[in-house]
Amino acid sequence: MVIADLSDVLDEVFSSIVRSRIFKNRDILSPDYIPDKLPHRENEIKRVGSVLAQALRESRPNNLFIYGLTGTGKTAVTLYVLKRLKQKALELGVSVDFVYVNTRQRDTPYKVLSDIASSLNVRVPFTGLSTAEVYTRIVRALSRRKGVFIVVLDEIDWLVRRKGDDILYKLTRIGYDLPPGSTKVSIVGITNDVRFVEMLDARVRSSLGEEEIVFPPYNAEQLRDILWERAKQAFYPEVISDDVINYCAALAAREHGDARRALDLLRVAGEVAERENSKRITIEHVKKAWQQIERDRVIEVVSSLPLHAKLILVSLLNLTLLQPYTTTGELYTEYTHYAKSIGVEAVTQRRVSDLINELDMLGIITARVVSRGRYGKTRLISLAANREAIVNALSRDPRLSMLLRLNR
DNA sequence: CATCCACAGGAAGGACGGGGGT
DNA sequence: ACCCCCGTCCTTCCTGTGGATG
Repeated sequence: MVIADLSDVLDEVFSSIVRSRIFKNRDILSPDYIPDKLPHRENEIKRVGSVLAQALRESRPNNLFIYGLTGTGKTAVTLYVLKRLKQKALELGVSVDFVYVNTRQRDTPYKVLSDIASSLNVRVPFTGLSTAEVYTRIVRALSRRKGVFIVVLDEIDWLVRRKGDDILYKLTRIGYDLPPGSTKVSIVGITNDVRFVEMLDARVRSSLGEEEIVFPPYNAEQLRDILWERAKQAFYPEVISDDVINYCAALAAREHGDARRALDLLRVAGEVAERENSKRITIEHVKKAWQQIERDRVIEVVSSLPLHAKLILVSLLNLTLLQPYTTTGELYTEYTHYAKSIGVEAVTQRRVSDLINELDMLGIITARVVSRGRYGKTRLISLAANREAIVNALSRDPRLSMLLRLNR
């Protein structure tokens, strides 16, 4: 009886996916899909291409530095050019290879180096070695090769902010450690922080910035083209409309022309429509998608926070019931309270200060430094994300469920 | 106009657990 | 078996600071 019911339910789910009236090919909208066409990035493709094309003559392309806000196609253009470059090199019988490392996910020198190593088929353990050892292994592998090796470091500002520019210095000078005639190494650095260069040592700055390309953000009209381009391939013809595309484009344009966000939005809207058994995507679906994306993001981020950051959130949740924002000192007192109440030692205010900054960068809270004159300098802290989503994520932590229940 | 509050945030380093090479 | 390295989370000590107040 029960079993029969369940299989009926599943059958329904399966068949509704199989005969999806929405998606022709969902992968087209996935975040790591590299399209064949990149509308409104022709200039950038040309410029990146002309820098890297040197590789085809077996000479070292200049190091390249790419700026542009998130979702302006920096990564897509770079990977697109490199893919084509590798193909062309193959035709010409030239050895050109590249690694792509996103230093936001791989955010330590060791991880970056180990990614580079494994792309050269050098096996390294995920911990245990010194970075110097991994580096020499990379050098050894490169000196056995020929041709050009291009290292792409995406969101490089993250790495530098957290760990400094030492590895960049090493990597930009790797040529000196290689015997003449072996592989030539170029670095492509990608960042969305315009002030990033200021963080760099002068030597690194000049060597990394041999070439610089700035990617301007897309405007709503360009976003519309991009969305249409992909939507045509991803959805069945009747599913989408101008209205929906325009709405997605407008929402994303509001977020400084972030094409990735726009495409995500469209994909999730499609999923929402599918789940609702709708024949077409409506603006309502897009609105729901927008909320869902934000909600999922918050839950994911908050769930993986360390205990003390979660305690800070619990404290903030409580304090902002009565007032829109609080201050560092107030929050710290409240936090100490909660920590004690679940029997853990409170961390220092200095540490809490860092945790507040981290939460701010994650977009969960807003912390703005203000001076209140005689009453000192502090940060005004308020919630930046959806309250329920935060509570939901926090309540998954068994250590905190007590506190949350008491609160509400 | 100097003062002084309530912190911000840099620098250095340490404990600890995960994992090496030899 | 021994000593090494790394990343994470945290502490201690510190210098710096915008602007209301006296």
